[in-house]
Amino acid sequence: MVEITGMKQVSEVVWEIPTSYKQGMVVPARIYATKKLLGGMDRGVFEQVTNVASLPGILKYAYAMADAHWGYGFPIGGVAAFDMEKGVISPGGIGFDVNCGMRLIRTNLRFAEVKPKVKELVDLLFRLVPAGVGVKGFVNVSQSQFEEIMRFGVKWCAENDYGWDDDVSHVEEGGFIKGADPSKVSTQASSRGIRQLGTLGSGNHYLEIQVVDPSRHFDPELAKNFGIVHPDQVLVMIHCGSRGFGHQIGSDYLRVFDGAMKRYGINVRDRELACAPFTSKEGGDYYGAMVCAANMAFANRQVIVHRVREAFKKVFHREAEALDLHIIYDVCHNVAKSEKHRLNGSEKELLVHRKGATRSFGPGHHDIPAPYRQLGQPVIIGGSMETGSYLLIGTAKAMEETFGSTAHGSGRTMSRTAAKKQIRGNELQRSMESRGIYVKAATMDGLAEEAGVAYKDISEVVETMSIAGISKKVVALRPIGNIKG
DNA sequence: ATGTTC
Repeated sequence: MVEITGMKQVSEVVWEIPTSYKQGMVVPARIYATKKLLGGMDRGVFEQVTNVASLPGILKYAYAMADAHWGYGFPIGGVAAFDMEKGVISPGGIGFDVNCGMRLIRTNLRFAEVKPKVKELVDLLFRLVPAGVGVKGFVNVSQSQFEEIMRFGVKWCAENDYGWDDDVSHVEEGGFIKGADPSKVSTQASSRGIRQLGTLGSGNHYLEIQVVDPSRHFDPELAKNFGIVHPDQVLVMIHCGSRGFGHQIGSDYLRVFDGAMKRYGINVRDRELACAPFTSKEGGDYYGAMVCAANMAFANRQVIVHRVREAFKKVFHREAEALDLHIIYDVCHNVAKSEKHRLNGSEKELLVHRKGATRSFGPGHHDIPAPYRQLGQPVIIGGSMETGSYLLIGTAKAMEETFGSTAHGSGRTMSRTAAKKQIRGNELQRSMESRGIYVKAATMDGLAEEAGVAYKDISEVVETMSIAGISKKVVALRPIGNIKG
């Protein structure tokens, strides 16, 4: 295990690095991990999380979750909340893929009915949802329509025949974050994004057909609240983000922030921590543009849901409504937004950065869809395409401890290059098929990079959050079909 | 993650 001077164990799965660890730390850092996961974390995570703890206006702690790994400036699996007046906003704390996120859709189908149709379903979805680097979508919108999408995300989609009325309320923030400002988006970003609606992208993005996995976890009493009533029920999970649009916005503003830091006299330990005061012109402009990317990502996943409904309708010869293809929920992984949290006994509006981390709001929060409000917000944890995923719910403890946040997935343990060296894509595809996972991928190298062995054990990550009490298990899901970017 | 090294 990496030796970190002064790090102390706070509880079974919580570790704290004090401000004495390095000069300039404003708050301590906290890491959520079992001993096993902590031992596997690279030194970069500890350096990065303590760098984040040194940023102006950071409150309480800089967090690294159980799935944390080295990222651009901030660790992936990181959470940091900032004071609105004295704090900063940082693209490195959000990620290039703004509002990369997960969406879970239920069906009323059971495994036996879907099994013989998996290939047909996956092949059709592979045609309907363009996957891979640089792919274009099938949605044609004008610049002014694209600006409406930047402002209203899922709401625009639902009003324009790409969704159902109740889709909007089943997405984090009601399907769009307020404060989008399309005038702060470069024409270069717009021209990349306008053709990318309804596309999956590449890397670890996927569209997956899944089935409940009672051998790992199934709590029927909790699950029924989400319309999951059978131990072999089929669901669909989508993992993707804002594509080249968010990436371009991130790149644009990193350049702006380079200069802004000099003007505002901000010194950071690492150039990748580029940031600007949230109240500054540069900080506000980036926020307005970044929210446009977040809303485009919500809309992107929404158009994909529309395609999923089309595909199921075609393959099962029933209307999407009759197949109960409702969105259970949609969560952001990479975003900063204004949220109210209790701090030192009073409620305060804060700027919460989550990068490779999931919101995990506890029971009763007004932002949770009414049918689940008293349970907690659905938390969707995506594993690798071989090992499966989880549905969890947020807790009151997460509200108290982590600004209502938890982990987001399994996290890589092996570099993409190492995975490609070790694994042959076509062999992996055959092996997965023999294990009952029919996978279609844009490229075989891309498939090899996403092999299950390149990722941490998802169950260990989920167990950490469960022991910590920052989210609670509802159901485990295993893949039966996968479309890979 | 990314018109995968503007």
